[in-house]
Amino acid sequence: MPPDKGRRRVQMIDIARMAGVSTSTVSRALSGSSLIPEATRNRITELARSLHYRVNVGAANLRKGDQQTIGVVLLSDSTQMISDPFVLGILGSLTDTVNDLGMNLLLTRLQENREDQMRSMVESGQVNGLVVIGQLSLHDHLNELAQQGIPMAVWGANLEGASYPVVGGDNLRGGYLATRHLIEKGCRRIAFFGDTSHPEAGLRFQGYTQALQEAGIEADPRLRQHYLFGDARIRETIEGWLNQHLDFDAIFACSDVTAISLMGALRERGVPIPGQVRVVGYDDILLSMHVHPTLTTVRQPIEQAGRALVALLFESIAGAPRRNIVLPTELIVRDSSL
Amino acid sequence: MPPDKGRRRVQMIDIARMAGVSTSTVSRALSGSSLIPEATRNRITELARSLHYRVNVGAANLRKGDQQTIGVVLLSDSTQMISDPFVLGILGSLTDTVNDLGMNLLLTRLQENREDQMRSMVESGQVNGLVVIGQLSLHDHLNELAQQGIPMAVWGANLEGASYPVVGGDNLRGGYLATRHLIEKGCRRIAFFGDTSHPEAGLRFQGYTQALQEAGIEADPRLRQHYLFGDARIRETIEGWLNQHLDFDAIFACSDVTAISLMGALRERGVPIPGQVRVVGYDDILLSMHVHPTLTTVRQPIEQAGRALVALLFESIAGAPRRNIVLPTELIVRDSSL
DNA sequence: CTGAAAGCGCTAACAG
DNA sequence: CTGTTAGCGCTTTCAG
Repeated sequence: MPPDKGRRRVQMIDIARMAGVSTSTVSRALSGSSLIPEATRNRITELARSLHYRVNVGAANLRKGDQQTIGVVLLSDSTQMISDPFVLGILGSLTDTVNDLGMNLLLTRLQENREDQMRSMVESGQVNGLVVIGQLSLHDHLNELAQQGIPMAVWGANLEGASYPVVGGDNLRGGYLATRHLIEKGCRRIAFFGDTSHPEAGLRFQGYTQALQEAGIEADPRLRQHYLFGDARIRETIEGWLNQHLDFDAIFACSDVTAISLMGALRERGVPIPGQVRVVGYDDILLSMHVHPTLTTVRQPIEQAGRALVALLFESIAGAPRRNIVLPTELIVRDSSL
Repeated sequence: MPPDKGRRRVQMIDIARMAGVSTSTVSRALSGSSLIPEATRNRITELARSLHYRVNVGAANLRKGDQQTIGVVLLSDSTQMISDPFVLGILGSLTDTVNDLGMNLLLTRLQENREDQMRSMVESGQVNGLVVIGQLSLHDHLNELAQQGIPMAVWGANLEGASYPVVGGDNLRGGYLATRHLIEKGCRRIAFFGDTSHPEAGLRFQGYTQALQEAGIEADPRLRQHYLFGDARIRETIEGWLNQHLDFDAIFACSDVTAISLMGALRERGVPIPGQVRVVGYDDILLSMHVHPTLTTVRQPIEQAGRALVALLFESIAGAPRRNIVLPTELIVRDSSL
């Protein structure tokens, strides 16, 4: 497709000619160089504005040898839509951070079997570095990239032996706080719901285990549901547990969505919450404070995620030693665990 | 910051020298030109791969006079985080579409009072055109941009007199379907909850009104809540209505989040759903099928949004006459309106 | 089939 | 303070 219907876009040389100066002067004037006297500078700026002229960033960047762009890679689960309510929050916070720095943000979703596209974005000079959201099963690949000097920062769990910088919530502590809270409320048989194949949920499970141990409570492996599931599966599980008289007095779920579904299933069975079963979720999605009963949950400060990721990415670009940032985690107590 | 620690990045000339050919040949080989015999082509491709060489896209694009990039502008509500569960879905679908076309996606969030940044992205040659998500109060500004030939496509409501191409769900029909469904269930006093200052919600309200009229039901203006609000406000409103004996037998809410909050408030007051009050939401968020009772709602096919937006943007770039795309809307009947 | 040469639009020494 | 000059890394005529 032809870029335009014939009419050439106005460029620096045009401004230069109209102003009766060289392009160097225009370039300097438009970038606010103090070499150019203010009068000339204003005249040129005004002229450019009146013609809707903007410096061609592509050309400028090529000349400057830096695209001033960071790449954001979304690692969504298979062909599924991204369900994590955080992703959008992080993306927003990233966008703002990057824009505030006067840089650009190139968004990509990692395609199946196209892992080389991450490296490619950097090696083709398209971006200065990568922010990767989610780790999924790519831990090893990310490690490899980092070791080869691809600048990056990853949102996810602090896995042992990672050689890439990670920003994430304190999942271990989150799981611990939630569970300890339930214990303090007198619960002894606390169920766990979460997909522990997901690194972040794995850490939350560790926190759960730790809190139980600390309280001298023996964990009942039958009260664990480690895999992802739909609504039907949740009901089955709950009914199964109730029918087996595997009585439980609390549930810690790794996401608010799961927790809310569970509350629905329990209510359907006539189980009072928090009367008979207390529930704690994770994420603090908007709805948590709106459902009935309002949901106790663990909250992570995503507003800080963008800044933290960009900070680590810059350190990575600068070749500074790798480090992680753990964002503090907070227990929000509401009615479901009163 | 220095781009790299001294070591120059491998570039085309290096490959050329090592292969004993000119850069022209390398360029042609790497782009798969049939001018180069397959043997040479493979040799060069292999060499490039072994050195992790990638064509510098910035340079290539400058030469080709086209950045092959589309800009996506998020119009979030004030400083608030984007709450619309759709935004992420649309973004995902856009990313995939754009990537499939071998193009790039530059993400921006519109900053307050920086409306010129949209025009800027195009005039600076950074992007071929814009996809704008949300209209908010920028209808007039968008009109102006479109009239000045800035190529774009907008996700939002089909407003009268728009001179920019729009993709959106059929909000009028959505509101109509939801309301008619409630009427068919025997409801006569149907309340409406939604922020009608938002163009899309405005159309849903029109659909609501239309369905009522068609059924010969007189709308009670007291059963309308036109503005955004938090949880507290929802309870107050509901309690106010109940206390005033403004009895109502159904609620149509412009979002599932609102609908679910409402169900919580009603349950707290001991109002059985759908026994005494039927509820219909909008959006079909993941949780809708998981809450209790499961929520009847209106669904829009966001998976198609990306393709549609990109299609219209390309037409806009090509200078084709403006047109809109209305994505079909579907009523998902669940327990809350049985 | 291949290379030399000319630039894409801009910036930054360098020399006035 | 300002212009001249030389590229940034690539693609593509054009002439072999």
